[in-house]
Amino acid sequence: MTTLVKKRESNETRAKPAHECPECGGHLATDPKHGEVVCEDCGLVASEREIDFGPEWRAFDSSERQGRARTGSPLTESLHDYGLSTVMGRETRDAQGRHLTPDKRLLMARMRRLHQRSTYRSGAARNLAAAITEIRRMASVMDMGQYVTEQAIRIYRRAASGDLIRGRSIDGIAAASLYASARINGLPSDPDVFARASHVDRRTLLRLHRILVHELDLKARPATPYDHVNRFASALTLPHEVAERARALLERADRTLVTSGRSPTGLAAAAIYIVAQRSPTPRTQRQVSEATGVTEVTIRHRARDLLPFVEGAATAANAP
DNA sequence: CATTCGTGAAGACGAAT
DNA sequence: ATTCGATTTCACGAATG
Repeated sequence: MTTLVKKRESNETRAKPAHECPECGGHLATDPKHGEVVCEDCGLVASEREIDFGPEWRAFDSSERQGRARTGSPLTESLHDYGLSTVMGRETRDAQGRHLTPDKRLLMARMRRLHQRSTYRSGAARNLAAAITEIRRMASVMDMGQYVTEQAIRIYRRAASGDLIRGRSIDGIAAASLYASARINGLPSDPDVFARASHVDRRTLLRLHRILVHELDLKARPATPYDHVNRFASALTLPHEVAERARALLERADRTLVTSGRSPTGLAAAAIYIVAQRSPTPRTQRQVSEATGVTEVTIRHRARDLLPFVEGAATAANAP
């Protein structure tokens, strides 16, 4: 064990990947925890196969350490073979550090090519690899967490084994999987944002998502207004108290039927608007509309529905 | 003057046929 | 594939302060 650690420490001069982002020329930073090299400026993931030498588990004595020590990347959903495949390097020296003769180098190149092909054994695996790449790309663009990404990949795997891909685009199902994962995990997910980050339009994205939900029995929790309140409140630079009161208002209204069938964003925006009006930090409908993407008209409609549930409002004040 | 409120036409969506 | 019902959005003008 110690030899490995020592080796790594003494390897300060090991060939680091280029320090400039191929996309924007920005600075590349390594994230050893996730085994990625990302550009600090544009977020491009330059390399995903850095090896994390850290132990998989905590070890309390040397025998445990021995039992659990390993090399290679951690197991992950994010690679089509769970990260278990091997890759042949392109070094031009042999294990003893001697230069290879030209014909040996040609031989190695041939072997490497065959080896690579063998890793993508079947067409299905190749497709899966492509889908995972696409999912990771979108997740990276949209700044989504690793957990959500991996669940998206699990969903994609299920879709693939359920034969739901045939005749549909891989990118489309990939986008729908990520969207589904975001929805399941209660992340505010605007279909338009996903459509922009993917290669499919909003319409197909939603259609494919419906198929996934239906066929895979995903517990597709519809986004609740609560999911948006915090986001909206901070977009409008309102204090926490406003968000809390807005949530309380929604909760009171939710016991009745006025919230059913209405768009969650509309309800959240209206609740924020109402509470803000009655707070020291009011916001106009226009401001709320711009910050939330909900139309003023809709804010008005929902606000009218929610009004009876405002704290200290006469319950039956509806007599024109 | 800015903000809020109301309305009718039009589009999008889901469900059902 | 089409139709239907409910909802949201757009564009406008009126009312309100």
